[in-house]
Amino acid sequence: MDQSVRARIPLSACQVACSDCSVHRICLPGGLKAQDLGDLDHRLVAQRRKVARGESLFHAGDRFDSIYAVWTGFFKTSVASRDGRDQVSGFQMCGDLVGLDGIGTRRHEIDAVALEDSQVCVIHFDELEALLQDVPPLRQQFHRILSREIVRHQVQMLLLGSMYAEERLAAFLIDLMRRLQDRGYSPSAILLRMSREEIGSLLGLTIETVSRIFTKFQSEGLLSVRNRHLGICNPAGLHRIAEGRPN
Amino acid sequence: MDQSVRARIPLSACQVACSDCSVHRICLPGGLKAQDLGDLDHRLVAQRRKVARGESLFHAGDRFDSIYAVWTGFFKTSVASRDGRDQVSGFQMCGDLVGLDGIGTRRHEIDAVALEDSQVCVIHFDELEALLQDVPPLRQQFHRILSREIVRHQVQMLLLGSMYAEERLAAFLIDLMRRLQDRGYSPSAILLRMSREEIGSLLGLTIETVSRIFTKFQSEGLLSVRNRHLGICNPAGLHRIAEGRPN
DNA sequence: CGCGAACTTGAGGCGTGTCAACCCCTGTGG
DNA sequence: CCACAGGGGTTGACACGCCTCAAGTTCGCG
Repeated sequence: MDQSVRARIPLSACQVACSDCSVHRICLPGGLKAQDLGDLDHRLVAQRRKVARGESLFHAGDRFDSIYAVWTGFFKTSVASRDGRDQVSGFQMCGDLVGLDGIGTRRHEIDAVALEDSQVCVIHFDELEALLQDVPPLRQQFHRILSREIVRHQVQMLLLGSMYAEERLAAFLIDLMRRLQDRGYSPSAILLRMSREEIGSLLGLTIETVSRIFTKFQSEGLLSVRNRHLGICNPAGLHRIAEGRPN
Repeated sequence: MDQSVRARIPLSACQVACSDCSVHRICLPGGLKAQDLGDLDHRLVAQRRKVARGESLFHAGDRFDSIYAVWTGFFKTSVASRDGRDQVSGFQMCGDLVGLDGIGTRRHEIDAVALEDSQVCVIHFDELEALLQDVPPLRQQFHRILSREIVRHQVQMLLLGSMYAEERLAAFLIDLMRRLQDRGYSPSAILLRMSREEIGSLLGLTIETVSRIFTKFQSEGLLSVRNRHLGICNPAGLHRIAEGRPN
């Protein structure tokens, strides 16, 4: 079933200007000079699209025609194997790109689901290709993003292949803190958008293990846990754990 | 220490023609029409470089100025964490690109080491950028390759995060068979270029576990193991194991 | 031929998964 | 206002898959 024909709701009557966006520095236009940035307005982003909590932005197997930049909200992406197992491969927040998996085969290879009511900027890939031709700095930034995505995944493989559960969770929290800080949010007062199960899936752990480690970290004074509210009390301690030096 | 200044040995007095290369269909020029392909000759690949078994093509931290296409031989790439752990993130054979990790930061983020005496095509990234501007089909193929690399890593994360040791090894062998077949080699008579330790590192397993599973697979008639020579006797059985249905 | 590295095999321990019970919070409806 | 259901989260007991350690064997390269 091809889901890409579902309704797209233009949020604004007209089109979207990246130069007005508060996260453009982190997003696809990152690193562009003001003039190049202006050239993209009303060209890069065709429209915005709302995705309600729990709904899919796209499914594996859908025809690929756009990539998406998260504008507001929070997403997860997950890979599925033929036999039904699936695993969260990442969480995306504002400024992150989603859908790069579809470029190779012109079909999406993974699922993307909103973890809260969200809005994305729809970037038609054909239009992006034309802009990549016309705006070399945009092309370079696009390549940087693809490359960093590759590196990020390899670091995640290191985590999954050779770290203990406590190290994985500490590394996850550190990554989350850094990304929140990059976007101007507090890195120490965190509201988790995802369930324990989704964290566990990303880290290759069960829900019970994630829960136990949260409790342990709290008892050690590293953080305070109250439902999905986290307070980071000892970032240096988390860094030490993530690097395998718990003392 | 910046290693990128080590000697580069041009194999041919002149430059390299992709259109003469036997793996161009799998490599960066894949999907190009004959005419576009001809345009790349002597432009895409500046020179070839020999890398002896055990030597590095580049190290993490090296300045990035080129990507490499494997022409002959076999490589591994590996990620290292600050505390000394490292993990193999992939094996590359002829037609595969190495070095895409460096685009984002202009420094290589991982290590690449030859597992046998090898030769690579050196593609200066500045020159590639110019060609991507001039040859749209090349740009599209480059994006396809980057995207497929992203998907490949996410599938590997699924493997590391949610599969049993036997399933991982079966999936590894199936992937290897497919890639050998794509290149015109026999998928059933395999000479492993990597050690048990390197296989284990890729799969998040110890050398002992890999060895035990090879023995077990052999006793079950799935394959024959003799040192680094593998004979695949029952590909369908391997597929079943990789999909979690051992019976 | 000989040495060191790579590999195999076995015994035992540990980290994390599995299973089960229970708690808490939220929303729903009488 | 309370009863209830249901999902998400926590905690405990136990099982098991894989790692660790150790010994022995084989292979590959100088």
